[in-house]
Amino acid sequence: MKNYETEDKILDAATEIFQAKGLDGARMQEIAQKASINKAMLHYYYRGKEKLFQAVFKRTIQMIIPKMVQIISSDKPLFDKIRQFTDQYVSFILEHPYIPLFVINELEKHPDIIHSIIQTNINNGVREKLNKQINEMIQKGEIKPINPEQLFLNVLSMSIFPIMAQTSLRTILQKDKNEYRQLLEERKTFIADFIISAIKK
Amino acid sequence: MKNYETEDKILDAATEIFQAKGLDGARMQEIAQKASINKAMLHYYYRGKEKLFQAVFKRTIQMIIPKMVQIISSDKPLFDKIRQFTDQYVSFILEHPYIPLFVINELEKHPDIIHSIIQTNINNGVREKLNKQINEMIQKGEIKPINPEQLFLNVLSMSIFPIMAQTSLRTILQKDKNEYRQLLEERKTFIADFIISAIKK
DNA sequence: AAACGATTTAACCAAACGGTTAAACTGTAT
DNA sequence: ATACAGTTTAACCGTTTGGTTAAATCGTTT
Repeated sequence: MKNYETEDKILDAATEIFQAKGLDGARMQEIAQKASINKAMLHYYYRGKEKLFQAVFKRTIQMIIPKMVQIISSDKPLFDKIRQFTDQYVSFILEHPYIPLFVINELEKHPDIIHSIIQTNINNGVREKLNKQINEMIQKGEIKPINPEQLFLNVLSMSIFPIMAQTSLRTILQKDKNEYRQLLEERKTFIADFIISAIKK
Repeated sequence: MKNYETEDKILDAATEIFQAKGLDGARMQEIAQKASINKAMLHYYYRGKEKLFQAVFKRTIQMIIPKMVQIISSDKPLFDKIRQFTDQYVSFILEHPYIPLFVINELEKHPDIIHSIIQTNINNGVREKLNKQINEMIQKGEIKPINPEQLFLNVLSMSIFPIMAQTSLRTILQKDKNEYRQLLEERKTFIADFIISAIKK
């Protein structure tokens, strides 16, 4: 019988190490230690570093993408969606602050290793539905004309960047952890107000 | 006499490799090959991988921070500054798209190695001057009340994130390189319009 | 309790890594 | 021409790395 406890312990430990140090910086020995098992077990269950990394990356993507899709594809009015996204998504990422930098960086540095995973998790319909909703509001004259994709990039940028670039931005703004955390908490509502103020007629 | 040609060739090659692969992913042998020199020369001129990396990081920071400070600390009106920043800075980063992810990621993963460099390049007066300018406009009633730091985070986020997360965002938006590049070009003016529209009374 | 497959361990391995060394080479001053 | 410091090279070194192996242990079935 497969020992799922061990398999999960490994995946949890690998997730921690890979997200903190990246594929190149992570050491199999360190993952084994964190999981309190012998190094050979990593290969027994996951057949090597690359495969283990793929398992971690896949699981990480499945944490972060469905959450995004779920909010975007609800039937709420646009302004509600924006408020919900910038509140819920910022909250979610604040609980997993390593994830965005991990995903973006590894995707940039090892597209070959990751590419098989990524295509599975992209949903076409969601984007089109959102675009339609935005374009209808423009036609009704409820918001200013705007490229829906640019709006999407803005929402995502303002939600994610200040969290993933935390260390750099804290240095630039010369804030300690608590002060900066306070700024980020404020953003949960601030971003939505800012965006709505920008597009409302 | 020191051979500055060799020293520069090494630094250029190291910059390319480190920015593309990070400290952990970079190999001394590969840097030597790219510089067309013997591996021992890297140690002769830069006394090891860590020191070479520090030289690269320092030079990179000095490319990207003064550019930012220069725009922010000019005597132009706020709206001009915003337009200038989102135009010039996005243009600049589009020419060096590796830099933001490199800086943010290495700062996150190796703060110890970098910390000696970073503090030298931070300027206090600039931020205070910008805050003052924004607060004065609020008091005159020319823009809506806003936390200057949040505004700064928004400008930075919208300018940098879509470029540094290019690979991820292209996957989500399902755009090829040219289509996405077009989106980014549009942003040079779009971001400023968006921000000004958000804060103007 | 014997037998069997699944799980776990300790010891080991070859390759890759950052780094070192000693000798060779280069240009310049005397 | 010689001496000399600065530069460059090829060969080498010890360690760390991801990965393997064979034997030991565990748990279940009979």
